[in-house]
Amino acid sequence: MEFGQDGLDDDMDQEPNDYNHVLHELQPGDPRRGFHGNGMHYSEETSSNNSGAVAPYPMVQDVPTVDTTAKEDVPVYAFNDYIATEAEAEAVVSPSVEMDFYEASPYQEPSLTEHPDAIVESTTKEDEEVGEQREYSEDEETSEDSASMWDDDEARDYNIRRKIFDAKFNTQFHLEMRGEDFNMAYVQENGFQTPIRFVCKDGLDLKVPSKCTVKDIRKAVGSERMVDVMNTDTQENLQMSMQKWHQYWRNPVKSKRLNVISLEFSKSELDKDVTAPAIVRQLDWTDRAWPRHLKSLQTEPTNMMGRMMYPKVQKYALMSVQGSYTDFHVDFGGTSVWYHLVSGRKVFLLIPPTSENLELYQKWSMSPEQSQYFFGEMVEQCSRIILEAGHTFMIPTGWIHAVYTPKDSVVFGGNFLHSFQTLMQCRIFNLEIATKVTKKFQFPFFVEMHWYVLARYVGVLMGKNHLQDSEVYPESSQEDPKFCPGVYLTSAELHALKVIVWFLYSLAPKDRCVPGLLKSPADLIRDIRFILTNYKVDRERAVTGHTVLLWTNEEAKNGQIVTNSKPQKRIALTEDELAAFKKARGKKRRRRLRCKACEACLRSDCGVCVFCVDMPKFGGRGRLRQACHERQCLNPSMRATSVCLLCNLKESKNGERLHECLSCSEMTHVRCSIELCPGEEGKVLDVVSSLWVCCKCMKNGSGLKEIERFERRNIVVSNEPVKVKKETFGKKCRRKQVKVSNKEKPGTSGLKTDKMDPDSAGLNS
DNA sequence: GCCAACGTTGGC
DNA sequence: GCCAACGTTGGC
Repeated sequence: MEFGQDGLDDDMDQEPNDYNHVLHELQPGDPRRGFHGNGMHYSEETSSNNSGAVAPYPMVQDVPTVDTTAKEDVPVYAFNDYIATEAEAEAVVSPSVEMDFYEASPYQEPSLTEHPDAIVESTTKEDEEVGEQREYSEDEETSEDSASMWDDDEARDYNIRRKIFDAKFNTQFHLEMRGEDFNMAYVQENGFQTPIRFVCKDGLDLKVPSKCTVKDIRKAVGSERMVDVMNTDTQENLQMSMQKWHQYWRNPVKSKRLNVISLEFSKSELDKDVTAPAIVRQLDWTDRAWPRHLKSLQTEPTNMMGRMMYPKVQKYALMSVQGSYTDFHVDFGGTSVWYHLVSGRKVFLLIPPTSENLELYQKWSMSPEQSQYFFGEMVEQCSRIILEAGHTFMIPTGWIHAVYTPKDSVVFGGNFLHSFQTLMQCRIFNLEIATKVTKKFQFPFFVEMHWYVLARYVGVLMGKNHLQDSEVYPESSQEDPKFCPGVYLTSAELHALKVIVWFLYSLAPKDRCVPGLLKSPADLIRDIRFILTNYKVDRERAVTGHTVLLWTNEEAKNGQIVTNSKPQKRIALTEDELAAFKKARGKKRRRRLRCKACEACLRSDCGVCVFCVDMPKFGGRGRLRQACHERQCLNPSMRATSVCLLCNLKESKNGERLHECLSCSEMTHVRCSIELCPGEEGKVLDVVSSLWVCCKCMKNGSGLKEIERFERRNIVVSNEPVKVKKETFGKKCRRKQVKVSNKEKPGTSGLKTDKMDPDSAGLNS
């Protein structure tokens, strides 16, 4: 589904900074002042009527900036102990992010055979035959015109129908499940990365009218309602009124194959008759994170961005005449989709969002020769699934798909973002930027949404409210930043928080779209940092069958949205657990360990370098406690528990070892880092394998400085023994001395001393 | 429990 | 920003 346009003015296509310019000219209190973010969602009413629709609360907030003249950079974000400056964080993600997240996700992708609840059916061959059969017989009988249209495909260099039913697309990627089995507990345990078909809607807690015709839809949304219509042959969009569309639909003679795939009908008469599956309502960020009072301000049913108070993408009606075809695409913003077929038949071709496939897709979608190639044939594997009336289908983030309609169809569905595929969502957003998808076809308020999601997680985890005029979160009275008892995150969600911060800081400040409701973005990021460093994932307890993003305690108690999940398991934190969290806050040290095998490790102490001279065995007092300069390990190993910050794996799929960045100390695979900063190469140090300067740090310039420092510190391998500077050594110690072991050196008293004795440090030798 | 030495701190 | 000092950790 794409996002509809509905009367957007041309301004929508302008660059966001053009709007910033406009915005900054506006005076505070000016009713034209935009709604969220950088103003890129301005629409036509901003300059004319309807000022009442513009929200009466603080609007655009300046993106936090770092005063570069200040002596120290403001720490805005940190992973582990690394405090990134805004400049450093900015260098992280570029629009053409390449990341193999599909393979490298923090949890295992459920496989068809492994999942015990999946109803495994061998439907492929049968479907294919059924599809072919129906296509040629029944459909041909019903409409000669349409049938004759199919035979030629003037806009393409191939015949769509033949391609769609090609026997080679017989792989089966999707799962078959029962509605009650696809619940929150399932997603918490397995994520949602595979398309799922529900032959029966029982257990999904999904509400759709059992019968619904185009006439009914026209009646509900009004004849005047403008709809985006796609011309199947050219894949171009035009607009027509519902009345015209209905006329077209009824007319047995159709000169064009037109398709309505983006009629959003929330707030129309139809709204109350359609409700997304319960699992979607629990996952959907629009329901779980977008400020509810903003959403409730929405009164108009249109798709106009300027009149949207929330991402209005939750309820679509799709009406497709037979022969309609939507070419391969990825749903905007990497949204997941639920899709219920009321009548007719649909054929989906599905391609998983692997790195290779997305890369190919990007190339194909930007190619002027796009229409010459059938994308399904360009990838290694493409699967087909046929949906019949009554089926419900769920497509996860990023799946590339094409849809063919062998029989007039009416479908209800909706798009949603969620916390279990965040990296892929951001990746698709970046792909849209890279392929220059216009704003009107992007997920509305995509960036703003991510701020709200962060705020919500801080709300439920720490009981702090970062939004103005917003609801008070459960247990918000706590002054001390600690975690609300009983809230457990899955590793996927914790990873999501990390990804969101990376994503937001990867955007240019003007594109960060900080919602006006957010009191202090910097404080919010600080709290997220606190969560990232202190929160301990408890796999078992995190599977509660319940979303953690509950709005109120009441909601949790009543289980209002928990209609088909396992009973709630919320256990209060004990004092010990809180203490454990606090302990876990301690710094992470000892990341590298001596290999004991390299040339340096095998050497014996030189006896003359500063460190040797300080060693008790050479007559020193043992204050420096460093390894001999000549024995600095060349191949230090990581701790067994270290994982890549970006893909969460210890070893990458091609067996690559972890590397630690000299500058930011982040532990990543070289490949993962390169994928995040295309065009930038890190620098692996010759001297110490597993040490390098990551792409991010090379990009922001901190890397070269670190390499110089490192080289200065480690003139190790040179033949010159490191000389001790008599004039400085021993004078700089101002730290409180602690007791020195009596047996450290024969002849010394072992008394505490505040000064180094140059003689005893062996400097006379 | 001891030893080696890593990683951080805080004074300059 | 440097670097001596030292708390602390991992291996034995």
